Amino acid sequence: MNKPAFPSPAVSATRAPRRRRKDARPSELTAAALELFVEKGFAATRLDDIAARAGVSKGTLYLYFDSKEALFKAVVEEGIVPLLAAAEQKMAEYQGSSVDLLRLLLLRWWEQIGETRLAGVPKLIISESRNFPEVAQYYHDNVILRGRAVMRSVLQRGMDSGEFRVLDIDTAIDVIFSPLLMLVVWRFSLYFCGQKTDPATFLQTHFDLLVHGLCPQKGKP
Amino acid sequence: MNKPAFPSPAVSATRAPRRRRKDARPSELTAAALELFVEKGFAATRLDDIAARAGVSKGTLYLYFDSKEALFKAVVEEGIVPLLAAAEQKMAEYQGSSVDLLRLLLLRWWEQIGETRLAGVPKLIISESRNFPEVAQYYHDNVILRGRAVMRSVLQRGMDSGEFRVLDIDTAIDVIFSPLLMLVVWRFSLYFCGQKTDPATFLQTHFDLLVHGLCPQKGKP
Amino acid sequence: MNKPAFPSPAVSATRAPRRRRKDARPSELTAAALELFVEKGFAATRLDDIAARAGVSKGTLYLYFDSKEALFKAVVEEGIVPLLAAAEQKMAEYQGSSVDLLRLLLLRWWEQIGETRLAGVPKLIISESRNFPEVAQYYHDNVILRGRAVMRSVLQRGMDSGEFRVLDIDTAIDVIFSPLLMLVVWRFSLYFCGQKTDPATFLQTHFDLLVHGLCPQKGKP
Amino acid sequence: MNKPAFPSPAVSATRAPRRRRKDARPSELTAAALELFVEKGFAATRLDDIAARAGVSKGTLYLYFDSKEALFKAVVEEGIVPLLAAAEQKMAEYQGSSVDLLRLLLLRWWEQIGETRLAGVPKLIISESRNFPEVAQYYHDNVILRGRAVMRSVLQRGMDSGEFRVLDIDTAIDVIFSPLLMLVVWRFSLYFCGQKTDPATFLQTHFDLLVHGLCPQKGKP
DNA sequence: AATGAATGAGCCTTCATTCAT
DNA sequence: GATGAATGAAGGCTCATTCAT
Repeated sequence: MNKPAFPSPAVSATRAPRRRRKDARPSELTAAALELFVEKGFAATRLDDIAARAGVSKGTLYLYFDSKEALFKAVVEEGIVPLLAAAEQKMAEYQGSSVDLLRLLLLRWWEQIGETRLAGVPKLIISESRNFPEVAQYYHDNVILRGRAVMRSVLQRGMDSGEFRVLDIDTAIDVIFSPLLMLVVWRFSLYFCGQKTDPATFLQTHFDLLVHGLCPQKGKP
Repeated sequence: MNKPAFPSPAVSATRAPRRRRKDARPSELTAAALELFVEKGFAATRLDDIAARAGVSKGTLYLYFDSKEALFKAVVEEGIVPLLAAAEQKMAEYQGSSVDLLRLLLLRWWEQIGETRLAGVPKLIISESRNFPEVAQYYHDNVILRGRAVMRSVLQRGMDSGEFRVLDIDTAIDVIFSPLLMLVVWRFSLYFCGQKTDPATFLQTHFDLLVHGLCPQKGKP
Repeated sequence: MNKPAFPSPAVSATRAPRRRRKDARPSELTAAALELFVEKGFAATRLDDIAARAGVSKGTLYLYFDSKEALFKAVVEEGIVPLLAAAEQKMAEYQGSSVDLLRLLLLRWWEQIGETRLAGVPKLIISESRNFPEVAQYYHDNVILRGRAVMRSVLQRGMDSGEFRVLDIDTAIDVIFSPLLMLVVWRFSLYFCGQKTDPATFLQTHFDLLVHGLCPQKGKP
Repeated sequence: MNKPAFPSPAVSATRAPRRRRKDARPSELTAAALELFVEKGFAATRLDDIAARAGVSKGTLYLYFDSKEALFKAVVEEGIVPLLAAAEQKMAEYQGSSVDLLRLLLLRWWEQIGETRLAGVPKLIISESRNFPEVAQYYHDNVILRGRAVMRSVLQRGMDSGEFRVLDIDTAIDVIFSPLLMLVVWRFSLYFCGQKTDPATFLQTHFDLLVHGLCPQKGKP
């Protein structure tokens, strides 16, 4: 795995000349905000810093968002939901084995969220949900519940077909997903203390344990 | 499991004015601080609130801690390390099977940390480590590394004896521990959105998957 | 002398909200700060009061000065040095008698500093130098040493020409200047207890004593 | 002049055993307070520091003084008045020349006040009088006016006898006294920037200028 | 649309003062 | 008398928000 550690489509802070696509502006702002919210937390992030990182002035933020809290909401609401739709689609069409489907699902999540800047959102929700119950509820209803539904389908499919042992599905979902979440949480917290787990190996070990744990007879089907 | 959801030996806010208890005070203050830091985050927690929850005035905090940051450090440095020593001891003396040892270890962690107020510390570290690199380093060196060492011994013991399949130990540690961490993180975040996983079932499912995943032939050795 | 007691070009407190005048602001702020620091002392002066006197809000101070201490430094560093350069110039070009030069020098100091708001600076230095060694050093090096040098030239000139008796020049400088300093110090302290010395008479008496004391034969050369 | 620079009957910070003369305590406290008020100013001096320097606890201060301001008043009201009475006495009895009497008077002031810890009081009055009009008034009425009266007598005596030229007495008093005041002010302010005037030489130069300035014919009568 | 000077509410921190021991 | 833990009002400083340009 010789790609750069964590690909971050970083916001270009090069202050472009005046003309700019109106529509692109807000997402540049939320992108900058996401990075800083994840890094410092909501309360400790100053709007000055967000503006600076996005290459605009502080006042400009208020042209697009009513308040700091509104910006926070926009950060969360943006970008993850579309990916879920794709996952739901993918899963519905899949023809192969459930084990492969599960593996594929988790890998996709890692590639499209865990590895990207979007991974900051779960970390943010974990850190700030108590301060923003409304946002937390939104995230829960629109991301978590739907994500769980996808997972549940896969697990149900595997159990129905006999590929998977029968377990309590709802807790199994969380157990299975936890390592992925911890991996992204890690990226934004103690990762910086020198404990740099290699994601590829981590995922491989997780799958290994998971497949042997789920499937009744042998590990590799 | 008919005990109260999450036992929290809440700080008695009975205001007994001007009592002299210089010894008890610091831990009462850190307990109140921990609760609020976990709930709101460091920056969003006001010292007034901490003082109020501990039943003292704001100025009193400064009799025991030099600053808000010093209080934060004290919160983290207090209370987890002793439990680690106990775990190390327990593990060294254990005579039974490695599977049982592993299960015991994780259960103990849940009972003594995950279920108690101390579980806030990992959540706090996750949320704030970037803002307090020094504290994060302390936690990493004194808690995480030692915790990993205990886990590593158990896994190594099981692999040496043939009870466990051979895996990359260092990533396995994290994979195995992740669900427990997520369970406590959950307690302090989206738990409040109505998604109330039952810890007992969760742990049982985790162990089930884990045992089948780790042990070569059959699930229950 | 029928001009108003002590002319103070007081800061116009007319609140013209949100005017943009980034250039004029700093000196308006230091002027207000000087007045209050001199009146109450550094520690007893509140930034609210300074802001109010300058007709701005408290936060505005921080757009121009990093801290209360930085404001203090700016107050001291501003305004006296330029006058010294003028004095040095004047003295170098002077053609008349040394007695007249000395009288001129002291009168100029009184008119350009002692009588104006700038006179607060020496009083401030006297009161606060122990708390701000760095500022005191700056003032010593850039104001006092240069001022002494000017005085020394004049005295040396007079002694060389035989107009003045020979005295220990370095102590003479201080002895001669002391009454002027006390006069300004007085203005900002016990002046308010009803002891209102008339500056003109005071200066005249000082010159009288000084001329008779310095010149060998008769008083008026 | 080989005595130590500035003799200060420093407060012994040796914490003596419990028993102590009741009466001595308050003057130890005011002595410690004077030192710190002079050094840092009233507002910037903490009662903790005063108590520490006096070797007592903070609460003890309130056994003797009602408030910080009361302590300040006590500091000023203590110790100078008795010396004035002595000066008045001395002057009334004096038989020699007025020049010698004047010189004696100023020297005594220097030895008994200027050189000692009491010299801090004038500096304190200069710095703080605006904040404590009541104390300033007290000082003005009980110290300054009486001091001026003594000076006035001496000058009047000399003018009456023809020893001194005729000048405006009230301004002459201030002019003549200014260098002494500046000398003590200096001791507590910029003295610490390395500009260490030698008091003996300073006084000698002052007397030299003064005698020549005051006396009609020749310098030394 | 974009800027950035200005605002003022709010929080951390200090310290004079009190009072139970 | 003496102590020092506790208090709470006050002040320095920050920063989200506004608005004239």
